[in-house]
Formats: sequence, structure tokens, C-alpha cells
Amino acid sequence: MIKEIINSIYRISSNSLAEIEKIVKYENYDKGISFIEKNKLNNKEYFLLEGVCKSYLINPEGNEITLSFFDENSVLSPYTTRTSNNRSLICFKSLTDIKLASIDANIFAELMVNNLEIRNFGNQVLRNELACKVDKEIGLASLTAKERLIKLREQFPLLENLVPHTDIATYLGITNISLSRLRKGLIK
Amino acid sequence: MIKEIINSIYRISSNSLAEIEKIVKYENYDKGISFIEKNKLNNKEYFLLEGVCKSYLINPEGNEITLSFFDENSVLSPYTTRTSNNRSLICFKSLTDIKLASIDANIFAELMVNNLEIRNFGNQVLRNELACKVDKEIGLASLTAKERLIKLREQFPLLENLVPHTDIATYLGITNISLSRLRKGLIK
DNA sequence: GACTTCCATTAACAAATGATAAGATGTGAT
DNA sequence: ATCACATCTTATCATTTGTTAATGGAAGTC
Repeated sequence: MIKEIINSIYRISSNSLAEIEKIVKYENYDKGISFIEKNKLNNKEYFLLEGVCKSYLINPEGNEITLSFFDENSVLSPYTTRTSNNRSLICFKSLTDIKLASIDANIFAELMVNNLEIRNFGNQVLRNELACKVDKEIGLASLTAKERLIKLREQFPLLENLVPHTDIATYLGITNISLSRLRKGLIK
Repeated sequence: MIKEIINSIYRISSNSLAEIEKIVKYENYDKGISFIEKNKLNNKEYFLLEGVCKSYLINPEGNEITLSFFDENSVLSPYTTRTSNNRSLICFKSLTDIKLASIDANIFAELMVNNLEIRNFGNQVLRNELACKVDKEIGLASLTAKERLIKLREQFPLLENLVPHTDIATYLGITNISLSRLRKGLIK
């Protein structure tokens, strides 16, 4: 049900909701699948119904650097912010088995132009995405790694039990060895 | 002239350009002025015509943390990405004397709805903003401070001669003492 | 000119993080 | 049950970065 996800971000009328539900499709992926790959075609907006996934990029050394985590009942980064010329700028990978709802990004863009409620919803998603990035940016620039871990735990309490610690370490901007040390230091 | 700025981002027809130019106003600020303040009303889009400015936030310790630098002939972060309920989420300060062109954000939003070219321009600005943030995010997560400084110098070669080093240090996520060390290490 | 005042640099020491390598644990396949 | 494989932890040492304090220089004020 994407209704709850949408309304938790910006409340819209059932008419507007119906317009979106008309074009929804569903996709399931096993754990460990890159369902959006860099430089490949992709023209969808996504809702994560079940499971956990991450957005990431490969750095020059060939390592995956986690950009964001996504928990169930959330919206993945909006199409316009991760796409240029229909090609994806970043990758998304399932970290558990996941269930997605997807809609065509072009049709959704039309709905945004023609429907004020949907436009407001879309813009709110956009602002949230930016706010998240600014928040992370500040954290990386002005918090210690330990403080960043504490903050991440507030956002995703179960994350360390669900996903490889390497993914968490690259998100925090440290090595997985350092993460292990921080975890130990936080036990007491 | 905002024409060159707009066309350097997304080429639009002279008709569309005229629609924007009709509503342009101009503002000048001396060095060191916070012309957008957090939690205050602001409803403008900005073009930076001359000078250098930064966006920033105050961290819990009361220090200004630089989010981005803006050089002449660039667009400042778009309204939707830095505003919620008409209140600014972040601050902007001039680091030199600056000349700005501004337009009403609500009128611009209407232009985006009604004019495909302007919509494409606006969306490109949005994508650029996100791409910048992702780029910085990756840098903070996977580069050393020295590498980040080298990258910043590629983007803004003269920055260290124009603005206080403290502003650069908080952008890089280090102290100004560390910045001084890195500068020395990069001289040879 | 003497005086602040602000900034950048440098030094010395402490703390945090990285790199490498070596165990330990758990899972799945056969 | 055993083996291989991946993952997390731990240990050791090197490097980077932070903290505090002192020094020096440039710009502005009186």
C-alpha cells in the first residue's frame, strides 16, 4: 500500500491518490540485486514497501560507497535527482529481499504539472531528499565518526543487524575496522 | 547579464529568456552580509553576477559550517531545496562584495509549470544542485582531506586567496590548523 | 607611529583513524 | 560433519587530524 507512504510525506486527496494508483506496478528483488545501475536506462519512481536497500557509487579504487539507506515504507530518491539523459547517475542495491512499487517517471512528471496536490507531494519528496543530504553533509563535516554512528542508529536502529557492516562504514566515511572499534566503545 | 548564466546551464529560446528577464531585480551586498538567514522569510531565486558567497549552517557548538561556495556567474541553490513553509532552512553570506540578480520564486514556479523550456532549465538546476551534493558526499566519505583540498582547488582555483580559510576548512570537514598543514604539504 | 584586531602559520602533544595481518564466528554446500 | 567462504573482531603500528598555545604578519583605528 503506497497510500500510507504518500500521506506520511504530504497528505493528498483520494482522487489524486487514485491517479497515482492507476499506474503503479510492483517489483520484487532478492537480496543483493542492483536494480538500478549506473549509466543504464531507468525511468521510474520507486516506493519501498518491504526490506532495506542502499544507493551507492563506485569510487576510483573500485569500492562501493554508500550514499543513503532506505527502510521499508519510504520513497527512493526521486528520478530527476538521480538521472541525466534517462541514464542513472547512481546505483541502488537491495540489502535484504525487497518489495517495490514503481511508477513511470514521465507520467508522474505530467501528473505533477497538472495536479497541484501531486506537485506539492513531489516537491516535498525533493526537499526531503535535499534535507537528508544537507544533514549528512553537516554530519560528515562537523561530527566525529562515533557521533555519526549514534545518529545513524537513531534513524535506523536495526541496521547493524540487517546489512553488512562494510556498507555502514562507507556511509559513515570510515573503514569497517574503525566501525568495529566504535561499536565496541559504545557497548557499555 | 543572466542570459549567459541560464544558457550555460540549459539553452532556452529568447522568448523564454524574455519571460524571465521581465521579472528580474538586482541586489548588491557588501562583504560579510548574511542576505539569506535561517528561519526567516525568503521567496526568491538568485543569480550571482559578481563576487563569491557561501551557504552555511550553525552547528551545535555555534560554528558556521560551510555547505557550498558560489562563484560569479552561477545560480544559487534553488528555492525549493532550501526553503520550507517560506522559511529558509540555511543561511547565505557574501564573502566578497557581491552583485545578485533575483526573481520571485513563486512567479518562477508558475513559469516552470507553463513553459517547457523554463521547466527543463529549472530541473537541470535542481539536478546540478543534487549532483554537487552527491559529489561532495563521496569526497567526504572516501577521500582524504588533502585530496578534498586538491579537488576544491580545481573547482575554485582562487578561493584560498579570496575567502577566510576557516570557511574553507569547515567545507572540507577539517580545522583551519589542519588546512594550514595541508597547504604547506602541497607547496612543493 | 603605536595600537589593537584578525588571520594564518607553527609547534608539541593527544586522540582518532587507517593499513595490514591474524584470529574468530557463522553460513551454506557437499 | 566437514569444508570453503564471507564477515566481524582484535592487535599492532603508522599516519592523519584535533587541541592548545605561541608566533608572526597584515589591515585598520586612534
